[in-house]
Amino acid sequence: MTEVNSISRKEQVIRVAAALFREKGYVAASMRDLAQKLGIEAASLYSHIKSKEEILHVLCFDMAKDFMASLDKVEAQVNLTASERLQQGIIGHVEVMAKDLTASAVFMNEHRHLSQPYLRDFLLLRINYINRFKLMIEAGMESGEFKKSIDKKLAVMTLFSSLNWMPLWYDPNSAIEPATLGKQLSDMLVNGLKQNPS
Amino acid sequence: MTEVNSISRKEQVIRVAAALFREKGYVAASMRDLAQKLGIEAASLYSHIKSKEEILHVLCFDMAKDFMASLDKVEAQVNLTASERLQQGIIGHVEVMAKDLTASAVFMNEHRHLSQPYLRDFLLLRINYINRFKLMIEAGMESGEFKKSIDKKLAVMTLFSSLNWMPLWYDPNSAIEPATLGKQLSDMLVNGLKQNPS
DNA sequence: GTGTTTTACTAACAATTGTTAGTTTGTATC
DNA sequence: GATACAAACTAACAATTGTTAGTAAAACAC
Repeated sequence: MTEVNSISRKEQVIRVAAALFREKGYVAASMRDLAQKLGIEAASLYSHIKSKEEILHVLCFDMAKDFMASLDKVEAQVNLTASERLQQGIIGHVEVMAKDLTASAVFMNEHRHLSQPYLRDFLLLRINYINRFKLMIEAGMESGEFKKSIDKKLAVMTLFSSLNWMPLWYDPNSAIEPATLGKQLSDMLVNGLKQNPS
Repeated sequence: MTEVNSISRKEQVIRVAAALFREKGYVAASMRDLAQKLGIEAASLYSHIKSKEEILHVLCFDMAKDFMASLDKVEAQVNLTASERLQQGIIGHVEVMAKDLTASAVFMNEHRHLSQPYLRDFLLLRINYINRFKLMIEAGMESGEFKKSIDKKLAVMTLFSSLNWMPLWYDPNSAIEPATLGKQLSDMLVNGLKQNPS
């Protein structure tokens, strides 16, 4: 019964590490801390992982893969308005995050402690992801659906900031579904706080 | 000529430390790194500061004080609509950040490495600050200026997230004034991306 | 039952961490 | 010239860091 209906020990290590990295930060979290949480000795960790950084690497790049896959799906859809496309993108992003809030927090805050060349690879992926959202916004501006008066960089960074802080305040036990939250978020960014003239 | 038209050595140390903390993170930045950037030995730092944490403390609480003072000014104004009040709050926040982007980044990302009881004090200040923005939004909802359909917590956290990521992408050398950026930001959050029906 | 893999252990390593003690040097003040 | 202070130094400390080597016990496959 190895790796069938139970997760491997390595995955266990990585999950516990994610929680620890989120709580203390990658650098402040020591391998002895991690071992203690698992009830083993620090040296025993190396039966499962190659290094501390491997854990961070797995966490960051697994999340990145999920984000990319989510955006692929949205882009594959046809006949969507810019608002709809943006909304789908946002919902997808929120859903990926909600699936693992702990890993999301690590992905967001600790990726910078990756060493080269992994850090470079990671940042390239991230720029690509942001750019694809930027294209959605630009498309909406071209079609006249969105205002052209708003700075594109500002718009996309505001969007991205809102999305990425979610792990810090979203309560996974709350009644609200990720998809609903995503809808509300996109509504707020697209339509704004102000009451529309009826 | 001590502390008249030149900043004290202690302030120099703190400024260089801020840049280092921002770049590497508080924990990963060593006192030997810091000393090297200043061209002195690590032990010499302690002629100016009591501890590594004192630097973090000064950085975080000086920023906090500025944010609070900015919000005090906004609240002292009378006869403002909710949109105007919110806009003033946002502009103030952006201006405080823009005045020292480095310290802002440390304030935002590294405050969690404060030890108790300072961490508790810091978080209380922060909750208070967020709550005051929340009150502005609620006032707008009560008066019918803002939609009531939007979740208050979502609204205020989205706002706060957008604001706090600014140090990561704002270019201090750009032509755009902090006050202008604040206006654009508040416009985007209040009125949204969508073209208003004309 | 034998062989193999997984999982853990003890012991230790070299390097790095923040910090202290005690001292010296330069500079301004009287 | 004596005094005081700021700012730096050398040397060293105890603790903690990630990691390796080598080994033992349990769980599995056949």
